[in-house]
Amino acid sequence: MLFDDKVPIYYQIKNYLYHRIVAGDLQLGDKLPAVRQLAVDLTVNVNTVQRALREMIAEGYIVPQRGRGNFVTADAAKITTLKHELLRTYSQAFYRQLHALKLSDTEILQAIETYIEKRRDADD
Amino acid sequence: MLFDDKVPIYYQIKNYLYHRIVAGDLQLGDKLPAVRQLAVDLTVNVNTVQRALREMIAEGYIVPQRGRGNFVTADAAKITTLKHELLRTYSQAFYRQLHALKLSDTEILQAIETYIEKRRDADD
DNA sequence: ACTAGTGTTATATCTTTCTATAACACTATA
DNA sequence: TATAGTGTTATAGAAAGATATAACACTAGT
Repeated sequence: MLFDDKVPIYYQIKNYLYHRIVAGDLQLGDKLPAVRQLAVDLTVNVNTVQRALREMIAEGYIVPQRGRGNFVTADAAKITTLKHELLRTYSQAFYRQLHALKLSDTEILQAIETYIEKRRDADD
Repeated sequence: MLFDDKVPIYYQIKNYLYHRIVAGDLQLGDKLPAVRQLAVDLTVNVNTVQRALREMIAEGYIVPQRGRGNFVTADAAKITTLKHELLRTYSQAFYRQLHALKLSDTEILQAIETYIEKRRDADD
C-alpha cells in the first residue's frame, strides 16, 4: 500500500481497513491480521497501526479481544451505515471540489462520465 | 475558510488559490491580496502563506514582483491546463475510492447522480 | 529623502506524527 | 506450567508543520 505524504499514515490505514471491510474482503466477525503482521505488511510501526485500530475500536467497527486478536464487528447494520457514509463523504467531496470550480451539476456529471470513458481506452 | 486538520494548511491554501484562479475569481495577471492580508483573512501565519506561494511560484502559476505584489500568470494556456489537471485529479480520486469499494462504473455514476438529486431537495 | 506598502527570510518554540525499542498483559494449547 | 501468539502501553528521539516575532529588501509616490 502506498501512502499519501499529505495525510497522517494512521488515518490512511484506518480508511484502508474500512475500505476492505465495506468491500467485503473482511467479513463480519472476521479476525484482522495481527497488529505486528499489519505493521510489517504496511511497513509502518506497530504504534501507528495501533493508533488506527484504537480509533476504529472507539467508533465500534472493530472489537478487540486481548490475547486473541482484533475482530470486525458482527453488526451488519453498522457496516451498511459505514458504506453509505463513505459513499456520501466521497460524493460530497467530489461535488464540492468541482462546484468550487464553478461547474454546474450537469458539468459535474459529465466530468466523471468523461473520466470513465477515457479510462476504458487507455487503462491508467 | 475552514481547514481540514488532516492536511497541511499551506497545502490547502495552495489548492484554495488554484481554485479561485480556475474559477475566475482571480483573473490572468491579477494581483493577489498582500501576503499579510491573506494571513489575516485565513487566520494563519505569514510564513504559512509564503510557503504556499513559494510552491505556486515554482510551478509557474504565480509571478512574484518584490515590493509590488504577487500576480497570477498571464499565460492563459497554463491556467487551462491547470483546470484540466484539477478535474482529472478529482475525478480519478473519486473513481478510485468508489472502485475500491467494489462499485461498478455504472454504480459510481449512480452514486454521484443520487447525491446531486438528494442535494437539490435538502440543501446540505 | 522619506514613508507606506509590499515581498522575503530568519529564529526560537510548540505540536503532531512517526519511529525504534522494549516491556507488560492475556489466551490458547502442548 | 511453559511457550507461542496476540493485544497494549511506554519512552525517547526525529521530522514536519505552524506559530509569534522580528528584521531585511524592494517599489512607488510624496
